[in-house]
Amino acid sequence: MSPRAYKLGKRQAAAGQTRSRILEAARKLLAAQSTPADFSLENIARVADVSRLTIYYQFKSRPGLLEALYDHLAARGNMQQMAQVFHEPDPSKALEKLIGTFVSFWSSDPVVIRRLRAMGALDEEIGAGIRARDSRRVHAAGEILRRLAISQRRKHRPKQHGLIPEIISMLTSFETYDALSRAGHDDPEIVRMLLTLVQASIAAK
Amino acid sequence: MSPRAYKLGKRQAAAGQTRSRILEAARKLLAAQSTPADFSLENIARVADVSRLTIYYQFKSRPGLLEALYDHLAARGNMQQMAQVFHEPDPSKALEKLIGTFVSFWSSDPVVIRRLRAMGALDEEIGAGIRARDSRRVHAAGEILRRLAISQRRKHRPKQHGLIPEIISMLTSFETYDALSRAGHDDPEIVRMLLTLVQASIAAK
DNA sequence: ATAGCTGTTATACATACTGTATGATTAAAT
DNA sequence: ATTTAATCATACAGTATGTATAACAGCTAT
Repeated sequence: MSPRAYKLGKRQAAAGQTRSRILEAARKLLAAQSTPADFSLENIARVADVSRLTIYYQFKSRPGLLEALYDHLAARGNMQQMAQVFHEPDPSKALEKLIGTFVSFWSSDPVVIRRLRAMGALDEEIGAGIRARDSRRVHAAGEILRRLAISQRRKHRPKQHGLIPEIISMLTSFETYDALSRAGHDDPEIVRMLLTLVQASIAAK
Repeated sequence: MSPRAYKLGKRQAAAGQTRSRILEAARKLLAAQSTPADFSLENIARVADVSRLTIYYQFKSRPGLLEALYDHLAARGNMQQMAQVFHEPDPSKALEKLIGTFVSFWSSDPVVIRRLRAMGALDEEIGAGIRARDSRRVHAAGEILRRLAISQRRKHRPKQHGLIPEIISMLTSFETYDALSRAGHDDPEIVRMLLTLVQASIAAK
């Protein structure tokens, strides 16, 4: 490590720690199945041992904090695995990895993710960011499908698989995972079920 | 109509109208894609042209109002069709009717249903009622599947179809409908897609 | 017709959260 | 040593919730 590694200064490092502390406090409060009122900036500030004003300073607003929290969760839930999904040469395996990556993410903190998404459904400003991320899943599915069609174009004509990416996106959504998980199934089971359903939807067209 | 039809008195009738007015006001406010703060008891009372205290008197609390609102939506969305689903002798057609009934319900007021369910995800007291209703769908699916197995027990052994009812419940959930609907598909298309997926999941086991 | 009950409203209060403003304080950066 | 960035203290205006108390009007029953 060169001395220049500290170029960004202790200030920004300290500020970064403050941000992390706030985000973790928010996550914990949201995870503690409580009444929505407990998830107030005042409570978050208290748990993070920070002034309420600091939250505004760092995140600008309540929606700003929640958007940052969603990113925080993605990092915590190993969403960086998505890069490997795209680099997987075998499209069939890529599909499996896509499912596995999202199941692993959703299961990393289902309570918090559920409530964050619920807030997104209630507040346009929060929901926009979440929906933008969701739409990436449609594109990912479409990309994988495109490769799949190329690798299998023996008898299948390269027909447009119009709605299949959306079905795959739906099947790999948090809501689908949540429904199956709450029904008592563990992650490996869910992955298997989703894979079956995805393959069935591809074959059905 | 016998004179005794009025036995319940003008009072209860008037009170019933008040309740309806409040529920409709709540529905309208929730449908008007606005900020969650606009959905306050004060606003609801104003729109319903009623005192805020009357809402407490009629529904006891905010969660109480929302639970009543969910029932209101079900009635408005023709959920009484469910009776016909159970009385359909042909289990295969019953499955179709199940899907159709729920798609029709979800599409009757998707914005309001989405937001109500989001509040249920945030507040345990509200969520309990919604989850209880959701679980009925699992039972309905299980019942239909049982009959289906009986009517087709030529080569299929009456094996337990363990997780299939939950998959059917998931596929007929609001969240699934909402994902497909937002992707731009209309109700008939969605019904067809769901039917395909349900049949695929039954055949796959 | 009169007395009682019910649904509704008026007023008030304690509590809590949001967002914003203003200024002070501390410590890093130059 | 001076400037600047991050944090905090205090305060304020606006608003929502839930509860209490009391008043009011009109249906209901005797």
